[in-house]
Amino acid sequence: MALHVYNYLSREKELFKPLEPGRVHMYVCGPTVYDHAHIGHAKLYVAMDVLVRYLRFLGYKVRYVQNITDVGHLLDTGEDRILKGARRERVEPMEVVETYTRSYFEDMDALGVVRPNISPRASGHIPEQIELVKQLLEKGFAYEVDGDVYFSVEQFPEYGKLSGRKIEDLEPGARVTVREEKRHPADFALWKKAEPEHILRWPSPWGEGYPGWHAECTAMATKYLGDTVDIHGGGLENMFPHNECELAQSEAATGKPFANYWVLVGSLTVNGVKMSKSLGNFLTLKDALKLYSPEAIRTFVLSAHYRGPLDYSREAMMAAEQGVRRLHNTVRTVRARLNRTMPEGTADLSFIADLDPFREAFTKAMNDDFNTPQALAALYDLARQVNRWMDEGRPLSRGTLFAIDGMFRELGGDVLGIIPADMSRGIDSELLDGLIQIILNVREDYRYARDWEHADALRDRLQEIGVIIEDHPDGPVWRLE
RNA sequence: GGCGACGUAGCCAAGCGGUAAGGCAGAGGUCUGCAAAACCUUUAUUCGCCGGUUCGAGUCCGGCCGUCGCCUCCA
Repeated sequence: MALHVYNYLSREKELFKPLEPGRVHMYVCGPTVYDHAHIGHAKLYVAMDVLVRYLRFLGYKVRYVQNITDVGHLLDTGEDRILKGARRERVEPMEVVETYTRSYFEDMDALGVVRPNISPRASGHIPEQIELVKQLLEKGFAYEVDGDVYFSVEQFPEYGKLSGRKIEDLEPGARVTVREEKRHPADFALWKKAEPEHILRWPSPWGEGYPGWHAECTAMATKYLGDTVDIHGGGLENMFPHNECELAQSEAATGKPFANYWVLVGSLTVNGVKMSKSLGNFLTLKDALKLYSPEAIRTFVLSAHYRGPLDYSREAMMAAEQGVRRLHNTVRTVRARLNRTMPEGTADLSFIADLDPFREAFTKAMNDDFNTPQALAALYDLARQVNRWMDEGRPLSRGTLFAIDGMFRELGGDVLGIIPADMSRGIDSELLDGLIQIILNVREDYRYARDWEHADALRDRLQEIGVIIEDHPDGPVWRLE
């Protein structure tokens, strides 16, 4: 089965077909950089990361654009998030932005999230946003009122097609403070006039102001990816109003579909409630990374389907931690055997044939709308099979071990990002391995002489400094705690 | 009030018409000088509740209950 993707626009799984064969243009709504990222962000960006990785695994050339929102959005108090952050920390607004942009990339790097090809900043694309507003005014989709420019939802009959809302429904129940100057309560701002105290401001044909909440995504997506992007990703909770408005203003401006596939990710919850900055129930990624390994956080995120919700708990995280550890142990043992197996022997065809079903199960799961929980299950099944082979003492040729390691590297490493290419955690692995091998050789001599006292003393002392020794039938394997 | 999502073992979570994946935790066992790791066995007659369709339903339809999200900045 070829890749199928659930498209929120049609509410169906559709066969994935990019506009241009072999190439995928993808846009994902990025973070507003006014505070540190938390593990809720990890769910979205790890999910998107795996999506991109898998598309590349399939051979697509992907251009992945993810914006950095550094033009403040208004809080319900009328305050600008970034300005508020600046006041709180007594620094320049752009200093706030710079600090948290760096923090964001630092966290994503730590999580093994592959960086987008382009990370455009909203503040660096003001002319493009002004151009968008001008176009919408010219085409009659927008109107200006005293320095503010609004998008007129009534001029765009398809407004609501993504979120399933109807303009009529928005009227009566709307608790939005109805601004007098709006022609329709659901009209949204494309450009806002800057009040005197507003620091972030730019000149425009409508006076000094700043862009509306959704303009940046349209401006930057179309600039770098064209009028129609293949995949537009983001958080499910932003479907309305953000994605809906983005879609409306984009299609009104270009007259073309804005995105062919809308891929939206479910929220991370804590005790069933969404993790968010405004609720204060969040765990920053920096703190999370002190508690859990990056691979465990990724495994935790990937253990649930990306569209559904996922509930965070210490217990669930530990389950993920223990789970990947098992995977790592298997891979580590395979690699250790590979290192001491003589460079002879091609892959045993019977083993290779036994390997195929796992690869098929994995790709089948991923092709079905990126079903990572099932893909993960295929990896666990593979690990069990490999462990069984090693336990049975069947002679595994170098070629076979190489094929097994290769499959883990490709599926678990390249695609899911939960199996490091190098398990030594950045320590000079050659030197460390050499040193430990010397100690292990000494210990093996003691063991051969049945001098358990000395052999165990070496093992205990290594364990004290965090080096765990496992004795396997064909030799010892070491790992860092 | 409107729109939407979800409710599967102690916990996390797949499955969406054919007789309950996977991970963690628990229990028993095997291997081992011991340990670690691993492996084997075991843990839901049942998928929020009540009806209906069907030879057959977590899986489709209707109703009810519960939890959550969005409708205002949030990924």
